[in-house]
Amino acid sequence: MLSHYKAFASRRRDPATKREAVLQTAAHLFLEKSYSRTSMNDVAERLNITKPALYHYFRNKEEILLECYRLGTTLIEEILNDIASHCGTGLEKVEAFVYSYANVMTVNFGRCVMRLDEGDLSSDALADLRNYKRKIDRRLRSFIQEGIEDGSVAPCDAKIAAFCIAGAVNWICQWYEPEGALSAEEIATQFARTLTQGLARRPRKES
Amino acid sequence: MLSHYKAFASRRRDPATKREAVLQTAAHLFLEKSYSRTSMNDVAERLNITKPALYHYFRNKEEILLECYRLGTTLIEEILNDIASHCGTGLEKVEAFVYSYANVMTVNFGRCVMRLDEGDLSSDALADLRNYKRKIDRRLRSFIQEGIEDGSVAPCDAKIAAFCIAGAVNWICQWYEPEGALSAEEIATQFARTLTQGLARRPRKES
Amino acid sequence: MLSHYKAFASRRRDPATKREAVLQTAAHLFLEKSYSRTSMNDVAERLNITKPALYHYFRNKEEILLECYRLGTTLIEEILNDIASHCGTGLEKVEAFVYSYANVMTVNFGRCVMRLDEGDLSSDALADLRNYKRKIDRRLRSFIQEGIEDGSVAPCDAKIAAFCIAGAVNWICQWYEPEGALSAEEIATQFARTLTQGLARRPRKES
Amino acid sequence: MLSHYKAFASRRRDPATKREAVLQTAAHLFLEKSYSRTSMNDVAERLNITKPALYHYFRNKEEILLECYRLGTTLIEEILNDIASHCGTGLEKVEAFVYSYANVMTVNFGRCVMRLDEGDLSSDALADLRNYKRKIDRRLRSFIQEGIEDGSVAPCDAKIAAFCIAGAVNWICQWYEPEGALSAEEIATQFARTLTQGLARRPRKES
DNA sequence: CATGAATGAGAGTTCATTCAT
DNA sequence: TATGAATGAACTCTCATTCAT
Repeated sequence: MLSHYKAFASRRRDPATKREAVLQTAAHLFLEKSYSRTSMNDVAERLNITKPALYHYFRNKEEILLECYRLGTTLIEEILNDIASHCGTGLEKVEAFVYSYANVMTVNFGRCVMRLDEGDLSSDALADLRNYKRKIDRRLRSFIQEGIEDGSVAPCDAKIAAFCIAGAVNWICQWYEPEGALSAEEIATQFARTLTQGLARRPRKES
Repeated sequence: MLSHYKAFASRRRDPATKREAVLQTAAHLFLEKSYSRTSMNDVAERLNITKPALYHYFRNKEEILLECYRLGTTLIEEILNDIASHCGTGLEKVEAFVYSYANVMTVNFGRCVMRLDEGDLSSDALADLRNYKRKIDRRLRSFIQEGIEDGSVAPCDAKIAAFCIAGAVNWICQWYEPEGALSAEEIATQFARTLTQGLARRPRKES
Repeated sequence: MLSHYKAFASRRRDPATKREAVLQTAAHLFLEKSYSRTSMNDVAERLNITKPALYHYFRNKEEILLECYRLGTTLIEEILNDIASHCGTGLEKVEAFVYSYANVMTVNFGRCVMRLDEGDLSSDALADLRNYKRKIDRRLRSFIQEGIEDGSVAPCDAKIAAFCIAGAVNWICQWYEPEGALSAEEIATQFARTLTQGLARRPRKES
Repeated sequence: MLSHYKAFASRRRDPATKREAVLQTAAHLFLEKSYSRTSMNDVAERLNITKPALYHYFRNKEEILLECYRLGTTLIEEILNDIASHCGTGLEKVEAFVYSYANVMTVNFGRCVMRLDEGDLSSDALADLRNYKRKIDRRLRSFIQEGIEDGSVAPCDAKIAAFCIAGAVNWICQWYEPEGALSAEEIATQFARTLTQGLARRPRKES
């Protein structure tokens, strides 16, 4: 990761940029060492600022965490909206979903959503997040259902299929490494193909 | 969860039982609130004993964590050995693997292995765990490869396929709830079928 | 040091012997690691008994410490009484004192008196010990004074001389090692000679 | 002792002054109650600050201890270097050494070096300290040897003589009290004279 | 605005001591 | 009698947060 401390190099820099720099750094550290093992000091040190300076941009540590979640869920939201407005078969929507969602799982804010410990959230925030995750699941399930109905997807239990697909993609955030053997693009492409194949209606013999 | 505090009802109870009660309780709390947010006091309180009493059974907090991991990995180890000695096609091995492994992912100690934060481990223990996870992946990949060779599995990239399947199953430990709508048995059965179907060689109709 | 755990080998052993074994072991550990860093567990472990067993022989940890001091001071007391009943010049008494006292400083209980931290004592015990040390000093000073009066010791400030001699001998307990290059006997002999020489009236050549 | 808490009267006082105040207070308490019985709280209380504030100036308790040792050994080092560059007979060097060294033994940091429990040091620091003490001993011994060779010191076993002298002076740190009957200056002067006299070559009769 | 200094609360751990058997 | 188990109090150290400048 490139350090974001340059955002603090000058006093005249845009505060929004600084806020963003804090978030980028925090997200990186949260993923590296977990939220609770990341101290405000760790964040400040990486940015070459002092600890209390962080409190100019965020009320407290949890607000930073919540903001990371918010940025991540926004990314996902965009995907879902994009795909919903797609034309195409259910199977095509599933493929588009897997492709985009896998990509999000390789971006820090996206990874935060699925990787950080829910236990560190307040009960309100936790409820929101749970709703969010349910929403994603329902959407994926509806794509599959659509596919079954339009014949692009082989008949199956949509709920279980959605769990399988979502799990496979979510898990990416646990093993993906920016410098690893597989690039984000490759992962997304391959996962989209592989998971879609498993779902697709089997070719019937043409007479 | 059933409380395990009864193990400590009498001073003369079997120490092994008490040790196990500590582990069960700890695993439960670690999954509920994460390792670092679980204090020794939390564990002790659930068991209706005092904090220092825990130190009769474990040298320190990390030893409890390591033991949870050990019990979990032992469960997985058994599966892998069982299946390796199986006869059957590669596809059948994959199915057996998914079935058993999914079951483990619904047991607290098994969930710990894939759900707890690696960052809380000492570097030695971390290296061990990483090796362990790699081993599981290699094994699954070899089953798939076997299947491709014996014709039970449709040709594909075994590495990506293994990532998909392992991810889908690992993710179970993130959403499974003992009191939830799906029982462990159902999950295991359905996942085994669904994930295997996606892999299976498609029956071509020969005219 | 030979372990004293054999005193506990049989249940039928003399309780007084066991008590003594505890004291020997404790004194050894107190000198090795200091009183506060020696836990009751450490003592018990060396003796191959359990911690609470110690409480059959001593009310608490401090009682063990006090007993070590008591045994040590008794050793010194005997010396002082022996020498007081000596005949001989003051210088001879000083020599005898240094010789015997140096020997005591190589015995564990004796070392305890001068080496262990007074700060670990209750104020009562501390007062006693301080009195004791003053008594030793007064006695040595009186030997020197006697020597000055009977002409065996060169005129000097008896108080300062006593501080020098006592300091030199007391310090032995800080560096003496049973397995070291100098034996207790050698140390005692050499210190007695050296310190006495420094004190002795210089032979004037009478014309 | 004068309290050093005034150094913490204002937040903006010189940090170096505060650090020094901590050390002075700590050294005082270590000598009074021993290192292990002195809690960080004790130190903080004397300075009218809270426990965690200490961690602004020192990484941990041991660092405070090590710094006390370092300041003490620095004092001694200076003496040794001064004397080495002296001219004069061996006996004069011994006298200068005793005088200066006795003075150091009445200063808190100097007392720490010879009075605090070595067992509280890490093995590295312990090795350093042991080397240090050996160095002092060797130096004193070489002064005596020099004296024997230049005729200012009566022939004797330099090793034993050094043990006697060093012991006498080291022991000062055990009984010296700032408010006591003997001032540091007096002690140093008298010890220097007394210990030197005992060593000096005896005056031969002048014809 | 920004920051060094300070704090209160709480973590893990140890230990002398006592209870219950 | 003797012991494994348990405890309460203390310790070092950490950290999110807030003053005071």
